Amino acid sequence: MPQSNSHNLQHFLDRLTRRSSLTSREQAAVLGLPGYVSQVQSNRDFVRLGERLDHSCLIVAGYVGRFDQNRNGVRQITAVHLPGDMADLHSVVQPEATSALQALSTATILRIPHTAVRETAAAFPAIAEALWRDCMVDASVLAQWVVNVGRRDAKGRIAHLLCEIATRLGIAPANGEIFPFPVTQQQLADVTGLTSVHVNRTLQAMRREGLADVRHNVHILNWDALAQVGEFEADYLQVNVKPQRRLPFKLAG
Amino acid sequence: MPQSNSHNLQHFLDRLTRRSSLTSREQAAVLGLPGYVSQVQSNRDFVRLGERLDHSCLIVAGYVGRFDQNRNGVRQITAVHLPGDMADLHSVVQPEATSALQALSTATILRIPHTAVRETAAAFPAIAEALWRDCMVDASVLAQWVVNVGRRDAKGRIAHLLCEIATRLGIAPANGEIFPFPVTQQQLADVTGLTSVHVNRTLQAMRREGLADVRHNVHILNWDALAQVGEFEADYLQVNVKPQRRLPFKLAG
DNA sequence: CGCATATTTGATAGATTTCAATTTATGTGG
DNA sequence: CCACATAAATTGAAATCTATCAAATATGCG
Repeated sequence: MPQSNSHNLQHFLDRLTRRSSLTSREQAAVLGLPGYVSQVQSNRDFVRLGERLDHSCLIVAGYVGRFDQNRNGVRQITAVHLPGDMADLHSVVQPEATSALQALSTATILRIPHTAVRETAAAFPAIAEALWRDCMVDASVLAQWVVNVGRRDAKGRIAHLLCEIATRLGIAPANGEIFPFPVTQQQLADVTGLTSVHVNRTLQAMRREGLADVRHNVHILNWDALAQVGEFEADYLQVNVKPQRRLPFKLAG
Repeated sequence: MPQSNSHNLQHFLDRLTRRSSLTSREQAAVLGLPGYVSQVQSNRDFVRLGERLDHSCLIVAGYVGRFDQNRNGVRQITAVHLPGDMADLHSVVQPEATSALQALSTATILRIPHTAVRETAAAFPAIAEALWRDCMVDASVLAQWVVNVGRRDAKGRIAHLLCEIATRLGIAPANGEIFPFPVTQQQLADVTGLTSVHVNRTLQAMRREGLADVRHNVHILNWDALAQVGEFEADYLQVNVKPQRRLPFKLAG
């Protein structure tokens, strides 16, 4: 029911204002977006390949994967989305789904109609910029995944992924931190371009070596060593990017 | 000299209007963007990592690569840009360069100030959408590269890349087509996440098997077989996506 | 012609996959 | 709370693919 969504949208707004400067009127416009909440079971596609979409999905709770596959049905996950992410914001300008979205764990999503997003973006140029910017952060993550899969060995790939997820969750780069990571080793393999068998062995090695313990939770045993092995540098996530100067004029707002 | 750029911008406008519907006033606004033309030598970075940018680079001629690297300096190319591409349009909303841009061959670029792009986007919501959409096509390509590097073997990776470049160049999917591809085997390795030695051997095999002959030009010997080996399906490039219906209102224009 | 860069080749080491089987969790109904 | 069915994790051995290292041609260019 499209009413008290501002609670769910706040998380998304926080994400936007972390990197974009929005006036209170613009913030209110974001919080005023309509949407329908729904639950998705684990391993269920809630966006199918090739589907024509009329809404975007904000992740309220749970983890979501963006799935691609080659002709043999071998899967490759090209993005992992966390609460607060608009998993397919891009579908606003690209409504034919080129990938599927699947819940990695039971997830709660808020479906926001494209028309509402487009109208809001058209009315507030600063919001249009903020949404565009948000998509580009996801694209930066994607570029790093190419590096990850293309140029790191198994241990490095997994280590980098763990560092990335931790950072995006807002976990401090410290030893002993624990965060939920409800994915199977097969799914982890689909993220890293490896085999589940090899992921299994690599995780055991990482446990033995005191890097991290990955089961249903991730337990960071030694952040520095993990970041070293994964060659992780958080810059690309732009966690500390300050909002740009706003454009000088005010066509709306 | 920022004067007769409309010739250079036409190629970019064509690209935009292929997927977005723009009024003649909006088209004029795009063609009216200012910019400075410059030449870049092969192998020269014209955007350095970490640099703060105040302009985006439209590729007028030549090929350009987006370079990332891991700590050991091993490079991974995360995008190849062709004439008509705005190689770092994303820098408009993300001015800290998270990757370098390097000319793969001698290239001509048109530098377009961010302020001009932002002002135009703010004045014309449909242009803002078109630019956003253009960035998302690049992101789709990036997602496919993750699949390519993560889930295909050497021959498949190269085959897929060749099909992609050909399609983006507008080459018909037919046998006997030839197009320039002035990259070294080392650069090809940096695109595909392989070693130059292995690229060399794989190219020889592809030549022997009658798939494609790659030297300074690519000679497509058997498109169907190549697309088969590379599991290439052009959907993600959205070459045939028709522009969406415009928003009903006209806040500007 | 001669240097610098790019391509090619060979032999070997190493990482990852594949295939199959086994063990360990997890959830469900009785 | 147990028994069962199912999914997930784990293990082993062998086959492949790809990287590594080092050297020998080609090739382009001033």
